[in-house]
Amino acid sequence: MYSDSEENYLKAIFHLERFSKEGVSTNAIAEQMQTKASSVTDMLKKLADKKLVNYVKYQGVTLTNQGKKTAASIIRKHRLWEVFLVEKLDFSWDEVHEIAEQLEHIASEKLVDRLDKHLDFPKFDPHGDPIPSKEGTFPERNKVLLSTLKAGESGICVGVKDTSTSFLKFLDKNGIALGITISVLEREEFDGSLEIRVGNEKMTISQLISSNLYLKTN
Amino acid sequence: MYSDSEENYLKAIFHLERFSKEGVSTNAIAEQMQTKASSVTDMLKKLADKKLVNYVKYQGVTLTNQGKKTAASIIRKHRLWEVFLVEKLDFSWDEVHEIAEQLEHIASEKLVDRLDKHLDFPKFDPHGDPIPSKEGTFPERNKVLLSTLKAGESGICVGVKDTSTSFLKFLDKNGIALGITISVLEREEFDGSLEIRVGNEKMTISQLISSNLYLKTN
DNA sequence: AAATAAATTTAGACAAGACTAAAAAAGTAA
DNA sequence: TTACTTTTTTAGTCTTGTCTAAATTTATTT
Repeated sequence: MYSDSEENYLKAIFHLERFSKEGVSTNAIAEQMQTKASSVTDMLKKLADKKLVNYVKYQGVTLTNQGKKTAASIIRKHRLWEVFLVEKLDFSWDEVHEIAEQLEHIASEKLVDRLDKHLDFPKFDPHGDPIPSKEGTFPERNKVLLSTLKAGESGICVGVKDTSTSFLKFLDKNGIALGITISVLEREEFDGSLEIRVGNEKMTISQLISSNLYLKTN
Repeated sequence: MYSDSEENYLKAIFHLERFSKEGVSTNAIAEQMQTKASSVTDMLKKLADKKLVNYVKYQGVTLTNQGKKTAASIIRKHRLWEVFLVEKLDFSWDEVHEIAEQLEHIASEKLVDRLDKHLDFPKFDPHGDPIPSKEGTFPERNKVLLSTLKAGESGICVGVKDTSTSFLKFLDKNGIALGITISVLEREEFDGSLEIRVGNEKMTISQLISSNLYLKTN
């Protein structure tokens, strides 16, 4: 249907749209895709011809409904494959992204449906990110950043905001994973650092860490 | 490492090599790949530059050791994914080829290893074809002499016991080659001769013939 | 508002992989 | 051996997606 490259652009634009109220800029896409602005311009024209984006020269782009639907289906595939890799093949959550980047482009609706069923229709991926439905709607979850908790409160880790390898490796090294309970023991107001308990271990983390970890508080 | 297209050519050459004693012809590859001979020539030059094939103008090609190894690894991936699709996702054996054609190009050694383990190290794919090991060796097929088949049974020709020129010439003259399906229609117990069907042709062969032809049954 | 800076687009080039049409080599027949 | 046919290769073109360098538009300063 669409080329891998086109799909990657749609995905990038989809993610960037959530953080900018107006159209997504050429440079922002170029940075996200690790490519040059001129390449982005070329592709935007092609995507516009295919009615996947609304593109006005020098004004940035937005996805059309068709573009949104297509992007959601790619994200759906990506996240379902991530669940598969972690749940069935015992990968750790920091290893799966690169492989899922490839698997997300496999074209077969039936395959995705069967995979979904095989995984028992998961609603969230191993990073806690929502898996869109076939129709493109994203499930909601009341999650909260660890940095917003007060001393004495606790919650269960359900996701990360920063998905960089270095951050995920840090979490791994410190025993923080999906489903782990984290309690805030003390809060240092000066720099926003927190003393927390993860399982039986106590540790101190910076605000940068705590503001990138999502918890479900209940 | 190698492009999807390069991998597909290697795979095609690998399969064709098993049916032709000498180098594989440009036209044969073109037909197998559903492309034009001129495109094949272009690619053969590239593969030769990369030391994946031995290519001499107008003489056809053979795979180098590196080429064979690479082809085997692609076939390994293809067949492991076919097992996965049938065993885990409940696809039927005739639906899996097209999807496996895509999945075979996913690049991650770790993924293949984990998949292999997840499937409990299968040795044959859903079509009965052998799955090469990581090192590129193919498991032995349970082949059987044509002379041992009963009336009504059939199989695919996979080899010969007698390799004399006169025998091979006889087979050639009668349309019997590797990959050809042979069905036993009737068996004459008196002298062990068989009435068989080869393609659309019926013929009768002596026991000397049938006891020198290997078939893959299942 | 003019000048400068930043963002974006255009123009032209390149690599991969495919194609058509024409030339060259190999194979076959007379 | 010569003529004819088939196979293979070459030459030149096309598409997709990328790039650099230059031009243009928008944004920011003074």
